[in-house]
Amino acid sequence: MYINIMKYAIETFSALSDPIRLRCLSLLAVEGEVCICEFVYTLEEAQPKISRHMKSLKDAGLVQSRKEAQWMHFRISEHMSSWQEQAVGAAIVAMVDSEQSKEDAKRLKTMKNRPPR
Amino acid sequence: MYINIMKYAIETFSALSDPIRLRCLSLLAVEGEVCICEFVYTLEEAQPKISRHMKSLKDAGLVQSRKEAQWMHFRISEHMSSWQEQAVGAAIVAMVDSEQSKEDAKRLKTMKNRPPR
DNA sequence: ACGGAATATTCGTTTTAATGTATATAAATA
DNA sequence: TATTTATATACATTAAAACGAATATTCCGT
Repeated sequence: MYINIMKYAIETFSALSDPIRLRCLSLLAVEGEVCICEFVYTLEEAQPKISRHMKSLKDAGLVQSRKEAQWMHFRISEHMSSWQEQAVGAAIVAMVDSEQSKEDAKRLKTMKNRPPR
Repeated sequence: MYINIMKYAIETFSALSDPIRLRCLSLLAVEGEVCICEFVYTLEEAQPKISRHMKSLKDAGLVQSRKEAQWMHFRISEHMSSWQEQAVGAAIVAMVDSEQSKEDAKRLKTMKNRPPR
């Protein structure tokens, strides 16, 4: 964290440089907690694709995960450094104005058999 | 700007995902205004490389430039949207803690024949 | 133990970004 | 005008990221 902060910054901003990852983060900001199968349903993207993207968000420290039964639930990390919170906050604010994030939030609501919490 | 805000966000975060560009931004935050030849001297990188990186920062709207005589001077853009300022602010705060940005600021001070303002 | 659902990983391929080298342009100066 | 300095661009190559498809793993329910 304190060793080579620049590489860590690059990892953080790289994680924010992809449409799938921005949509997932934005959905997390609205929903609080979302699992892989809900992302797959909402974004209409292949499951391995979602899994990999969530992994890169997690590796960058932007989200945390919790396994419950067979589901992997994600939420925005509660342990980010202050500049990381600022970066993620910027991404979420940008996304709030986008049509895409409105559509995504709406579509998730139509999902049947959402996993229990 | 308002059409396809997500692509604009991606362009912004991509611009922040590179060591050369982070170092240049960080130097701009300290110095206010820096030209290509000063970046070349400070970072000890090839001139075409610096030029291209500054172009991508400019294309993303994160810096603005001003030509004076043969020199192209850059500064952090004064016309960013609020979330963009937040993102750039996060990058600069992250860089402040890095050894690299301290070294860079120090090295620029040793440059002879810096262009006039 | 077996089958099915949710998730993760591997592998080969494609796409995109970054790079070095060479060259072009532009402005100052001799 | 010729030369020098600063900067930009073009082109071919290399490196990195994202991808689809297949397969492995994990956990639940039967």
